Amino acid sequence: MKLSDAKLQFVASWGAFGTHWGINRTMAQVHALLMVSPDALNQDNLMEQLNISRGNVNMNIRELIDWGLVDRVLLPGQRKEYFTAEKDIWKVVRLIIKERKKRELDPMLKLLEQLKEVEGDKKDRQVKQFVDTVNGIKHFGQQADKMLDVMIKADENWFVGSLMKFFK
Amino acid sequence: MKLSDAKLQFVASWGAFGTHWGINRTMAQVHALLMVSPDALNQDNLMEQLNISRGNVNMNIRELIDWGLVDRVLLPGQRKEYFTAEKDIWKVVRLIIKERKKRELDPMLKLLEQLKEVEGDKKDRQVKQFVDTVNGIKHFGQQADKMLDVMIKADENWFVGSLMKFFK
DNA sequence: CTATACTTTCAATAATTTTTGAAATTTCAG
DNA sequence: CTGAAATTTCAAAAATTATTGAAAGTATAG
Repeated sequence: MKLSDAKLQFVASWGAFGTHWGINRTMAQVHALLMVSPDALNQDNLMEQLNISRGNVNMNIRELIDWGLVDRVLLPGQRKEYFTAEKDIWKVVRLIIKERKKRELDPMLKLLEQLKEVEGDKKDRQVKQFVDTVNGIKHFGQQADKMLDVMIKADENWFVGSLMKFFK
Repeated sequence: MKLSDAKLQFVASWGAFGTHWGINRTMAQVHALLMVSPDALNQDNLMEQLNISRGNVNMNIRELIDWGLVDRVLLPGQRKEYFTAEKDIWKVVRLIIKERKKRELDPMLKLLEQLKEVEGDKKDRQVKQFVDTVNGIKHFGQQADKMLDVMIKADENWFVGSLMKFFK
């Protein structure tokens, strides 16, 4: 397979993959393209290679920068802005975990904390099932929260070494 | 907070949460409602409580059954079909991991396996970056794959006990 | 300065996804 | 069987989400 075709396939698949993870297809494609590009790219490069508009590139690049996945780079003697993506997959994963934990898990735990205070007779089947379900999810969420915190802080060697050995 | 309000909030939040995970909002809401209901519900119950059409209920219930998250229940002497959700959150998580691994991770690893066969001089910056990125992702993906397999097979005590102790 | 290259914004439009509801199909009690 | 009850299907409509592109804004070379 030729490099150009391989890139195309990679970008397309990463985009499709992204949609299953609450990430917009184009954002994932921009990210994919930058990950396999050794050199920084500018907005025009991205517009051309992905066939998308300037506004679209701009919006998605901004979002990727917010996530910490892409950096703005100023090349000396160049007026244009260039962009590079973090290439170390383990760092990428940690950035994503960190951001999603903040945006999704933390607010969910906060809500569950409130919901378990529901009024009513704990003997009532309805009340009991609600409280049990909420507590079960909260308990699991708190465990996951701790685990993710450790992962966010850990470096790759620790992860591949200790954790992966743990999982045989 | 009253039970009815708490349920409403839980269902709404679980629905919003679902959208970040590639799950359709209504499907997540149906699941949420069944998780906090001690008794099995029928299509009419769900239509009424979630204010959605019969077709919508039917479609989303079918999807939840596909995922293994909801079971059809036939109550004796009742013509209607009733539905219950798995209540054990750890089982729920394992079912979701299993299904998403099959639908997303496995196909992605298969693709990466092909893509690393890209032709071209490994000294070429472009080729090198592509191969390195693809291999990095593949390596990580394979580790994650193993880890998830262990989790899918593990029971709750193992998870909370060993793994969680591991993460302090 | 100021002309120009470049970036950002955002209302309008397009594309995609979800929902509806009525018709078709299936199921089963009598 | 028959007919009423229940479920399923799916084309059309609605809702949501993504994309465009031109105008406005910003920065810098000369």
